[in-house]
Amino acid sequence: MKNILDQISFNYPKLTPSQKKVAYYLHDNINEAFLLNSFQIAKKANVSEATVTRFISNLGFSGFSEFKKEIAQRVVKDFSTTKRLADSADSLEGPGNIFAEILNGDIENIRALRATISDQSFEEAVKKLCSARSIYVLGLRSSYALAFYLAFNLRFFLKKVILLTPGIGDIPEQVLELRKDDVLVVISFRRYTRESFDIAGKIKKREASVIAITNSELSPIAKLADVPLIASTKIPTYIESCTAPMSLINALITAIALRKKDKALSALNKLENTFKEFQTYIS
Amino acid sequence: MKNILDQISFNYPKLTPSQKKVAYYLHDNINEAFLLNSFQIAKKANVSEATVTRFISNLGFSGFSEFKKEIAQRVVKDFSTTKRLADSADSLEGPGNIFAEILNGDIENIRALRATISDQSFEEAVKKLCSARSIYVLGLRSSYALAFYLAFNLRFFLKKVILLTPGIGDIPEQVLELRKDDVLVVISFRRYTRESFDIAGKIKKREASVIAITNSELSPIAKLADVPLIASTKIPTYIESCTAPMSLINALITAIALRKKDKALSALNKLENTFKEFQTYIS
DNA sequence: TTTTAGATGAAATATTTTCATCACTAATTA
DNA sequence: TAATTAGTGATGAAAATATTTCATCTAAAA
Repeated sequence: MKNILDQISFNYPKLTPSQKKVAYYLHDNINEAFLLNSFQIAKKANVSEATVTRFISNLGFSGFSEFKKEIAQRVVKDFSTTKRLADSADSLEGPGNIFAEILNGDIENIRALRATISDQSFEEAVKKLCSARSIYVLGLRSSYALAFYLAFNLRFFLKKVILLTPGIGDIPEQVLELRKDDVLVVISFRRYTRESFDIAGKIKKREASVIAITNSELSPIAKLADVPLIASTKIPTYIESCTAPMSLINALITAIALRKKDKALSALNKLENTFKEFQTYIS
Repeated sequence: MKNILDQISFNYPKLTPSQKKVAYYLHDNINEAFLLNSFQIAKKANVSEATVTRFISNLGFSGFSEFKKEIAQRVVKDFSTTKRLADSADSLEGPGNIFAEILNGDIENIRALRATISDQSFEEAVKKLCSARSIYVLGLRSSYALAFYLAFNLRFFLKKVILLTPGIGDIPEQVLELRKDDVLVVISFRRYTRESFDIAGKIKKREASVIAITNSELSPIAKLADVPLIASTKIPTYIESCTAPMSLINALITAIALRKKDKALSALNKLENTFKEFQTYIS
């Protein structure tokens, strides 16, 4: 029996009168009850504490704590998964299906972006990037993938985009010419790499703007940035996922592309010819 | 100060190192934490119980119970509003808000993965990767970001993962040793690069398996692959987005990580020590 | 009417959780 | 280098909470 409410309904006939009161209260008020202790539930149901405990063991739980954990889980799950997901997916995609779980986690994280990033800070980041003299993009280890993606795509629309590449000369060497008017985009997630932080700190001193894409307001990088953009990378019980930051980066690229449409178009045409010449793509 | 998260952020600089750990954990995991007691939170944040309670009184609460009541309230309130919003959100955020539109587009694309990729083919891809002698990962241009991400993360769990890198010697040179028992993961999206296709084709002839991550069953790469994994990159009216493939790749990595848990763990521990030695991360 | 089985709540007991204290360690200052 | 201070975890007392016991009550059966 996976659903507590069903479990309560199912056992209802077998219960004693007082326990029925408890069942009744819990069934109708589970969203309130999951925060209460046995005494408080007893009061609400107008019975003694003992009755509540007995009711719970009658239901087959080992104790109140186990029961509480169960209903808390249920309530939280019900709250946090949106109706649509719950209705369509829940029954089909039970836990254990990693594929589905990761996808759902990623979706939740992307959805959460709307809450953690205000339209203002998004707009500010776009503005800063569009008006920068040069743009430096920094991401190390796992984040290098995102940094590459951002730099690669921005290059079509903005003049000077420099991807800082670990291993190809010292990074300090690569930022030699960076100064005011320039923007550094630094991408760094939990287990913040020291190097990213150090570099960003040094660049900050040159009065360049720093846009940080990171996973928490509390991350050292966020504190240091002019425009911190927070994107969660957490998927319950599993490893971290860069999907939400990827979505954010896509939004940035798109916004910039639209703003620079005219300039971009001619550049793209030129590019297109080059592609043809070199047969880069399959027609 | 009415919002607990703000309250935590606000006090953050004044906190001691261990208390920062607690602040950090709570800030990012508040809707997991509101069900835990001080001991459990301590464990999650890797500090002692005492530190947790001290943190809470530093925040101005009279005690843990008061704090817990407060966050429970906050979380419940938050949950019930997001639940309500979630149902209407999609329609509310009309056109014109690029940020919202891209996010919604990405969400739709991820959701669509469930339809375009069957559990069977996902499973097959995981199996092939787990049992491969060596794994070669190929992605050019924009897709290089995804290829890098996949290779970087797989390296923790699988023996021989080789990221084919354009520019560092000819790619044909890099695949010199590739033969049967090996797997090539090729990532390529619309405007399929000729080079990816050519390389995949040649490798196919050596009887190695080819797993393709691409955006259409009709793409030349998909036709050629043993296991085609289709992830849409299309967002209406805008440019392409690699978010859905990213989510797919995450799911692959997670599934493999879980399967290789034991082997991975010892490798990760070794890695951890190296990180400490080189102070790769900020503690 | 008496007997008896089962249900109940008050109180006793057991368990869990919080919180204050102490002793140790690391950092800071003299 | 020694002395002082701040931060930390371990410990156990205190408080909160859950569970059991037991005397009482109720209602159905003898």
